Amino acid sequence: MPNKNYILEMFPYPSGNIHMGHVRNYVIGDICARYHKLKGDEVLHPMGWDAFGLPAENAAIQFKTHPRDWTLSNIDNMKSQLQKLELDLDWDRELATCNEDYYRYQQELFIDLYNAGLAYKKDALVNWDPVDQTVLANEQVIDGKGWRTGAKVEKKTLSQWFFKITDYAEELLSDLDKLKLWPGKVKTMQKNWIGKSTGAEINFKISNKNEFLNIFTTRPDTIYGATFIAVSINHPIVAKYQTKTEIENIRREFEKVDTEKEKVGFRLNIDCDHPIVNKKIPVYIANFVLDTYGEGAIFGCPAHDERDFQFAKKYSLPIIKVIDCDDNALPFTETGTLINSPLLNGLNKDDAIKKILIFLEKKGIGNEKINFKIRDWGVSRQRYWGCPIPVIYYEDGSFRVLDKSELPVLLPYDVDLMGKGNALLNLDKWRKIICPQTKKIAFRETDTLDTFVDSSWYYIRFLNNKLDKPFDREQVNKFLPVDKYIGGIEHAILHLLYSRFFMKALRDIYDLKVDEPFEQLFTQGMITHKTYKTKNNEWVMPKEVISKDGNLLREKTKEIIEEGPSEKMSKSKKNVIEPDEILDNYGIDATRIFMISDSPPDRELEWTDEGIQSSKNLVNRIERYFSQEMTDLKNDTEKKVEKFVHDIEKNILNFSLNKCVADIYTLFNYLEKEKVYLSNSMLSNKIIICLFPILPKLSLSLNKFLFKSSEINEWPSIKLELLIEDKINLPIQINGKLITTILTRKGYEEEEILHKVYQLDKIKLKIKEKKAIRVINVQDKIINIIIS
RNA sequence: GCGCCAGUGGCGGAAUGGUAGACGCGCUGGUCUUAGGAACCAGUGGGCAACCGUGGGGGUUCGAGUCCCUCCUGGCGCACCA
Repeated sequence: MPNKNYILEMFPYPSGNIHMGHVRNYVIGDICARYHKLKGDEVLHPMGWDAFGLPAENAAIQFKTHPRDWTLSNIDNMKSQLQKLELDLDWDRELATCNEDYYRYQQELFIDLYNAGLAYKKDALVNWDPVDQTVLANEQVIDGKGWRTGAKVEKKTLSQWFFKITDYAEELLSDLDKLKLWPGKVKTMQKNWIGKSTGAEINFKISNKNEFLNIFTTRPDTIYGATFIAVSINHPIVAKYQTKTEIENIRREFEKVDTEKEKVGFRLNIDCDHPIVNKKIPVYIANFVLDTYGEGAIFGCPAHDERDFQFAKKYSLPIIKVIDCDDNALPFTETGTLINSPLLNGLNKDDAIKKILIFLEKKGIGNEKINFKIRDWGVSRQRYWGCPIPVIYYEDGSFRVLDKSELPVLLPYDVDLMGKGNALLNLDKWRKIICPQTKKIAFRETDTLDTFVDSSWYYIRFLNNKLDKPFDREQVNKFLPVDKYIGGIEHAILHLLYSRFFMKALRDIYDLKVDEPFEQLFTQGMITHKTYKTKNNEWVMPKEVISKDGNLLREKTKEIIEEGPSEKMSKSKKNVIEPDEILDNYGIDATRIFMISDSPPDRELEWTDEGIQSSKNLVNRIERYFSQEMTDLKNDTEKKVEKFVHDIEKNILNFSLNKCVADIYTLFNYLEKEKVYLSNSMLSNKIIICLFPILPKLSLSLNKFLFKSSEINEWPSIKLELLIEDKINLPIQINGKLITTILTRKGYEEEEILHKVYQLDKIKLKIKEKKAIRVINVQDKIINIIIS
């Protein structure tokens, strides 16, 4: 039975054209896939389209086309561009997430998630992107801005659908350890995002009321130092004790200050009882308390927290030191011995936490708590071009999740996209229905699913894209996880975390045997190019720039051009190279070589004209080499070829593809220098097979020319015995410094070789009248003579 | 601020603790050519040399680009996470 090997590159959004970043991504995957096929593996290497999403709606408005037409024609175009690259893809497995035969099964999965309690609806304070007019998940907000639009995100309370990713927080975190073949960097980012911390929940009683205010803390040991409580402006308690107008006023005040620099607060007219000491402590609304973390409320211990200290200073609140330290060291945030804490005096942090937890639990006002930063995944989007959520609402406000038999809920084609907001909301003829079960008037859910839902399971659908259910259990167990998943690091959290959640959720719903979707993750580096600007700060395309008398000029206008640093290719900076033009000018093989040659695949690659040209030269050179008449072999020719096979294989497996290129140069440098021409020999056959994953077109044509065959044979096995060198250049050091080398056979006798070494002029000169006091012989590696 | 990664010729980059700079680009000189984004040959870390060289300083070791400590610089991530 052959090994299964699922090799997958992140599928593209059909924006209209393939760019160089895609080319690099897919060439890397293609080399792996071709290699593994030659090794006899059962290789899965599919491709599809992440086809829902906002750009289609924006384009619809801009170009007066329909999102569906725009998307499908982009797919057409990009597919033909990919085919021009002649990638070894299973096009039979192609899918596009915007097609009914994909999203209807996603609707089934939604129902499954709902029935499993993993999808729910609630009113929530959510992130609103005012430009795209839709809600965003927490993961899609970067520095308070929308990840696509860069617009400042607003907070809104809306009724929204959520996926309960928090149910899997612990497993998503602990399973990161199983992902041995993921970059550590990505794992760290996910770890930080999940944000597990262990501490305590403490219930503070509101003075003179039968109400409690819960806070989360990782430092319950400092409870005696608590001198105030602070809550977020969005905390429910605030709405209870302040009027709406007051809250809005406070919100405006908060917006005026930079929270990082200034802590401000407003006194809420309630106090809390300290849980241990008989005293009241004031409650504030503070700008620095996050509503999205813990309980949205904290106790302030100014002596031992930087922020609380600033706050206490500003509002003249007491500062009680409870950890032994110098008064000048306040706020002292490290650990130490507890003081001023009757129950805990003399204890260290860990013991104090243990003891206080027991105390709180006994009194029933607190307990140990593990808190996660990650929140549930908000999946509702107020947009047309996405997967409809299979839910209907009745006039009384209740809702019903549809049965699978009622699917699909098709996205209607005839919509008016020119209006503001979600086009589905205004489409009564689609929205309003008679519920087939209750015969009551009902309205369809008009929100669609976040497109990250689409990409959370597409790698499963590839296993059988024509099946009349989402997937087949046996196939999933057989072919998953994806063995090598290749894509950009920008999805470190978003797509990769959501997919991991989906895999686990589906595992539990369907009793699958797969815990993680992606066994190995490889993140390829981006492609950069020098940037060019006129004196008027106008960006200029590289191909418009010519060099003349040491100056750079814009060819048409003769304006002086300034060269800027190499940056990620982007349309806005015009430093873009079009794959189509490169393929036309240099061909597929040269393009592939350049994609892997100048730097390791996980690092940046700078596009240069010299780079692509020398790649082309290499392809021509190999072709020229094989057109020569056969000559006799040299002694070591077979050995060199074996080494080539061995090195190429090792370097493909490690993703050290830049070294594969070096291996090719090394081999042909040797062959040409020694004037050994192999023509249609067995050795040529081996070489051509090894070139095939990297240079498929050339290899096929050489194979046809030399061997009259259109089949590339299987990957050659290596004759290990040929790789062993029997003679070596043994380095000779004196006091650890290299003096000379001596050619000798392996397995030499130490005495015999030393005798020879001492005869060498260079060694004699160094030793002179001095004495060798020690000789270190690392057999077959090095000899180091220590002299006094 | 915290965390991670990296710093090697003019440039991109190679080096299980054992000959630093593989391989490529660029450059220099030459050959061939009507011509060349071609091809071929020779050279290319610095220094006249002894020698010196992997961001700086220290350490471990017979031996350090590689391991440890420390500082500097750059990149990335996180960032009031209580």
